[in-house]
Amino acid sequence: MLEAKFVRENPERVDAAMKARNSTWDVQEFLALDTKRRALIAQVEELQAKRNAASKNIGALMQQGKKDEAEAAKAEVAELKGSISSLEQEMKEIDDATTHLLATGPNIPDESVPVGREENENVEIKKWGTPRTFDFEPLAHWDLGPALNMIDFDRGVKLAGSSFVVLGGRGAQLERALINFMLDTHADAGFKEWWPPSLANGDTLYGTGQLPKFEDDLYKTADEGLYLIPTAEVQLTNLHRDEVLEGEQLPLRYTAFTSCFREEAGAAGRDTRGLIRLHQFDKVEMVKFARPEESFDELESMTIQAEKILELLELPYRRIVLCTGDMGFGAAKTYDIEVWLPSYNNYKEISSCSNCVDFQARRASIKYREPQNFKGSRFVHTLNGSGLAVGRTFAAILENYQQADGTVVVPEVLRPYLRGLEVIEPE
RNA sequence: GGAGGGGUGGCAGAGCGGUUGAAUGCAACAGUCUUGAAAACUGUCGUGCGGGCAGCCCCCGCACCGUGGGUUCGAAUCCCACCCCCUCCGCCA
Repeated sequence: MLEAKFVRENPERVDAAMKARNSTWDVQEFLALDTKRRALIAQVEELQAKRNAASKNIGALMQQGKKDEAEAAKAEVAELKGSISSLEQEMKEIDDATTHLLATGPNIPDESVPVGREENENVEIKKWGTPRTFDFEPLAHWDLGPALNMIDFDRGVKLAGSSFVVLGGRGAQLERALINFMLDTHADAGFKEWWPPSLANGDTLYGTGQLPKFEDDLYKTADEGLYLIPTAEVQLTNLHRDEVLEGEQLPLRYTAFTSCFREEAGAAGRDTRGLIRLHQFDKVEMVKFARPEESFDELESMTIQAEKILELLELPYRRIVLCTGDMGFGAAKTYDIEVWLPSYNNYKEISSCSNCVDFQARRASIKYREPQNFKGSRFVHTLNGSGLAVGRTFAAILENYQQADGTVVVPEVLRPYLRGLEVIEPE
């Protein structure tokens, strides 16, 4: 979230940023609350100071044995109590409202982000590879998968419901191969691998910004009120919640494979076919903690790291930078990587790499110290990126590597992970 | 799930109703000493918010001793609930 002081001192800039993001977040509402809040704080604290002084005095009188004077002073302080507690209550309400307002405000876009209202104003940065031309009618993965007995949509529905799938045989193996290939590749690049819980508590979801605003997108357990994680970013970032890191450790580079769970409220009707949008999907995630001066360089290298997976798999992709109106809640800058998907006859998002600057660090209180450079501690910058969405990679491989006879060639780099398998045939 | 013990500053660990934001030790930082280092000595050494201020490494105030409530003129200290950790028992992949 944004710092109250920053909003107070830069209202025009914040207002412009909110408009560029299509956010209805109201700077004026904040300023009004903030003014009221600070006035109340001043009042309450003045009374508290009085009370504290009087109480100390009572203590002194008691020790001197002046009981009568002490009793008189007690009566005086008792009067203060009433006005303090009613003011305190009012202050708490205003304070909660202010905090909630701040917590529901999105991040401010970095200056390098193109201004735009929607998706089609995102800007293509680079393109890699050439989409294949087929000399036969290529199938979509939602037809290929079942034909090869790799994906079972019907049984996914039976076991859990719509937008759940079951992978079987080569399908299950390919999924596992992709996960291991991605993790190994990131580990080789210096990312530390983690294995986090699939459930997380409210503080954790708050830390990365899913709460309080996006609770509807999350699955929640009825008894404990725990949430199924929508991405490993949540866990990897919160590993260091309420911690102060040592500057020399930075940047920290983490990776993890997890299943991700999204209720996707409001997403019904989009990408309904195949593996593209599911309630549960696998993803290998990258998260970094960086010094502010280095974070945008780290965003570049993280994006390249994600692209490396596609290059090794020889899947054509392009990179776009999201415009202000299309960015996620916590991001200051986001690159999307889109893979070529023949069934869409277009590029489709397969990774999203963001620099959240200090937006999450402030919520989650993740700081670092570096005595040789500054006194005290500062918020780190947090970054996250998919490396990659496994299901969409799965789909891209089936579609891009299919052959006229309905079989699928296994990309070279995956063969060791599939015990040498070169071609996937119907089982 | 049951019984018992415990949660205090970066770490360890006192305090158990009053002037304690908190003893002491370690670590860290600055300085003295030293050719340099170590040792020794001296000093500094929590966070957040509000106010003063053009601004601050400055000053004042408020809050914070797991979390939330309560008792009291006054709570780290007493009471209640919850969370977490440890030990033992039970259960279990």
